[in-house]
Amino acid sequence: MNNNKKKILLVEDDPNFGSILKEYLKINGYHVTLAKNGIEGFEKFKKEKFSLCLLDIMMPYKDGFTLAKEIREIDDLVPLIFLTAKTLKEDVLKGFKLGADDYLTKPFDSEVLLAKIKSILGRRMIKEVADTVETKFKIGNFSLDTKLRLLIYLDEKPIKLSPKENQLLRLLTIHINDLLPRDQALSKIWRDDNYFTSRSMDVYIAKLRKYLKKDNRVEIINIHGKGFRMVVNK
Amino acid sequence: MNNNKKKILLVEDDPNFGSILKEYLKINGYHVTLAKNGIEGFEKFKKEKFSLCLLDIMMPYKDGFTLAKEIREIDDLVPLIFLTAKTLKEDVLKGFKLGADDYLTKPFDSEVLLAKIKSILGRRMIKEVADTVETKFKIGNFSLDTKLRLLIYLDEKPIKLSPKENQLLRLLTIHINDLLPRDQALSKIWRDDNYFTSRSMDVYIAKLRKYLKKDNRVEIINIHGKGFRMVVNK
DNA sequence: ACTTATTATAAACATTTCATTAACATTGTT
DNA sequence: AACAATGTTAATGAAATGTTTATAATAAGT
Repeated sequence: MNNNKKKILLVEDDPNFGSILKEYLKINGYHVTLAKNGIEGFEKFKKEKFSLCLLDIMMPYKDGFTLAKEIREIDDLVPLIFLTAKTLKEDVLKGFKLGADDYLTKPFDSEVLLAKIKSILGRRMIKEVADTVETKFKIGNFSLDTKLRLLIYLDEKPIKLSPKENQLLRLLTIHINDLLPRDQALSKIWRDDNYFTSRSMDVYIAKLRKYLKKDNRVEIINIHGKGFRMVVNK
Repeated sequence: MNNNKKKILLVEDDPNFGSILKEYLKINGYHVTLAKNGIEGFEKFKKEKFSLCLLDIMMPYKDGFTLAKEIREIDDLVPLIFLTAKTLKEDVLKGFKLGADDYLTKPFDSEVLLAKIKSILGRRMIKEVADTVETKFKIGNFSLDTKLRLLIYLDEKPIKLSPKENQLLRLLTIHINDLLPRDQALSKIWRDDNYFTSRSMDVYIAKLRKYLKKDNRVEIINIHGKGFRMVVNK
């Protein structure tokens, strides 16, 4: 319980604006880590667990969108807020597709930002506690490490999972023996829900089934029209 | 728990506005189906159960009012919110007459819309929860899991039920030892009531009887001209 | 910046599931 | 008996899913 304080990752390339925003958030009770570009931001994200990320979009080396995508590959829940000078509609939509929780155009009212942060963190609280801490799972004789994206059968050579394989298997695992609704997986992993993404998901189910064949107690069962269910038989 | 994500039907002919609103609602935790006119909207409404409908008023082929009237003919409870550029008092009144829960003029603040949706759905929540929460039933030596669509006899291999089998068996179970009127089942499951759907229901009764043979205490009895009654003897 | 490796999507075709309809048999009602 | 309602099985077509392969997009290495 040492870290009751919410940790925020702030990625902002303008040092003046960055440090002033950091101070402001600190005064308001948050612990803030400041990164000055996308690369540094991603390094820090991998090392530490954050409750929320504030991402500037236009940055050198790695922009906010790219960073957001990388973050989403290993964490599909952490709230993201984009900070930007642009207000182009396509950018807003792009942000939403990457799972943005909000979108603020600079200059913005600091109190508005604070209110949004509060509401987002409040909303996510319960889920977060139950959902995110774990990165290692058991599935029959397999063990899954979602942080390293490795699926290991007993002491064999680990199977490297692609980001999407990793996320889908993680969701199936969280819902073990229970239904994982198709639309829920699509909106969490693909952030979209159409014919093609749906077929894409089927392709990934096929891939996972191939990996999981090694333990014949483990199967992924389809519930026609609803979704999938991973079971571990006795 | 995971399947009670609220489903919203959004009927809006402007593709730009439609998709941006859809994305916005999606990131706020709703499942959104977008229809681009009244005709398509009604088709989708008939196929799926929605928690709320957002209807644009001015649309080609079939306007929002007409659509609302058709929706009200088959569902007099689902909340309706009209979206419109017009602010004519007579239109507002017309909307309320059709059972609108709210009325928003474009351009509107998306957060306002969200707040309204939340409050409306919150109001109706109790009913919905009562409707969706129970997924497990006992029928003699069978257990029925309506969420996974499984019918299990003792510890035998579960029988997979089709959606219609599942719904019909669920209704019979709710009315256990009591009459399930034919027309009630037809309107709830088939949303229609003609010669063919009625015969279709008979086909499903036959299928269920075959499954239920395993426990000879359980039978589905026809009450000529009225409906069916599932009984569990002694 | 260029090339290579990895990953995601799309296309294609096979298979399964499902609801409906048809067909014919049986039962109930009058 | 005559008719309507129900019982049952099978055939059909449409939709969803399973699976493999090809292509496009992206990341990683140099």
